[in-house]
This record gives sequence, C-alpha cells and structure tokens, in this order.
Amino acid sequence: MPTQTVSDTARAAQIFQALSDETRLEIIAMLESGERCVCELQDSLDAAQSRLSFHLRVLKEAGIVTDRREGRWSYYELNREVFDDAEAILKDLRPRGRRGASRAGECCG
Amino acid sequence: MPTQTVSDTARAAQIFQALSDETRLEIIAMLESGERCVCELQDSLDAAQSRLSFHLRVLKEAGIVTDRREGRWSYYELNREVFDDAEAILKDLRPRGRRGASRAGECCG
DNA sequence: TGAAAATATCAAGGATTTTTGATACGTCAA
DNA sequence: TTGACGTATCAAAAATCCTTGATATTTTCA
Repeated sequence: MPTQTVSDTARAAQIFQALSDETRLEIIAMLESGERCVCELQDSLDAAQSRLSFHLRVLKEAGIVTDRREGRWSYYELNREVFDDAEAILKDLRPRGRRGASRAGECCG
Repeated sequence: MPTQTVSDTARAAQIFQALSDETRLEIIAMLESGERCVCELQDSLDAAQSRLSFHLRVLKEAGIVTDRREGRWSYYELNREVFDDAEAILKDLRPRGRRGASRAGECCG
C-alpha cells in the first residue's frame, strides 16, 4: 500500500483551496485550450508579475498545473489527472440516497 | 435573464473556498447520509460549539447546506443542487482537446 | 416563573493568504 | 562581456480566515 503522507481530506482541501481564488480560476480558464507561457498570461490577466508568479506556484503545488522552462520562458499547462481526482472527490462528497432522509428524532431525544 | 449579482467566477471561488477546509469537509461527510442535528455533529467532530457554528455558517452562505430549526435543535442537510453546480464548474475548468496541445512559439516570438 | 439546554453571534487574537515592491537568477543577443 | 529580458523569490504590509471565550436568544421543562 502507498504511504499516506496526507489524509484524503487534507488533499481534497488543498485542491479546493487552490481553486478558491478568482485569479487562479482565470488562469485555469486561460490554460484550458493548452499550454501558455507566463508572458501571455500576464498580458491577458492584468496581474503584477510577482502576483501571477505566486498564483502559478499555488496551482503547481496543488498539482493543478505543471510547468516547463524553455530558454527564458516558462510554460504552464493543466494537469488532467487532478481534474479526475477533483471529480472523484466531489462525487464522494455528494449526498447519497433519497432526498431529505431525515434523522430527526434519532438524536437529542 | 437573471440579474447576475456575482460573476460565475466569483461563485465558483465561493463554492471551492467553502470546500477548502478540513473541518468543513468532515461536516459534509457526516451529512452525506442525511440530515443531522448540530449536537450530533458536535459529538462526532470534537469541535468547540462556536467553531462548529462558524463552519456551518460558511457552508450555509455558500449554499452547500440548508438548515431547519425544530424546537431547540437545528438540523443541517446537504443541498444537492450545489453539488451539480460544482460538478458543472469543474467540467468547465477541465482541459479541452488533445493532451499537450502546445502553444509554444506562438508567443514571446 | 425560573433555570437549563441548544444554538447563534460577537469581539479579540492568532494564523494563513494575498499583494506589493525589491532583488536575484538564468538566458539571450549585441 | 555586458545589458536587457523573462521569471522566480523574498520580505513586509494588507487582507482574510479561523479559533476562542463570552454573551445573547430561544425553547423547554420543573
């Protein structure tokens, strides 16, 4: 079995936290159609360079993007796997069974 | 057309932000099988009462749970719709087209 | 009526995240 | 080589989020 460094819950929280910022969601939107270099992102988003760099790092640390350096340019790309993970996590959080399955009366009696 | 109070991006960020905390994810896990009263949540999670109350409020404000009062008890329940929304948002963020569609060379020329 | 229970709210403090401006680093081209 | 460029990193300030303990509110029960 794989060593479980962080709990599934912690991993889920990390992914959602990375997705919880508007600037980062905009970055993701720009990467949807493929790899982009930082300078392009900078042009479209009007974000200070270090700010953009910060958000790209958050995304990278959460595994949402990968990066690649080519000469003096850096290219960022979405990591498909993490989207599968996120979808699975969401499915897991989803309410099960019939709507409004009441537990009233089973507690605090 | 509906008045768009907040952008879709802002709404997405709000949902993900609500999901970005381990305590809240645990609360959601406990609600998966149906409605629960606050006292039950409090027993299972070992969270101070006001802490639990705070997190329930965040979840409620993000539309992830609904609440219902009955006598002196409050019951919280997951809101299915928001999970559909979240799934749709994720689908939207997902990378499109073929893997590694490179844009290298199209910028920074 | 009065006390106790269940929950919400509030204010203060601590912790974490985000922004900003400065600086450092590798790469390229003159 | 030297200088400009693209990007990352750092430190400090600002903003936001979370926790804690105190208090308020509503409801129930003796």
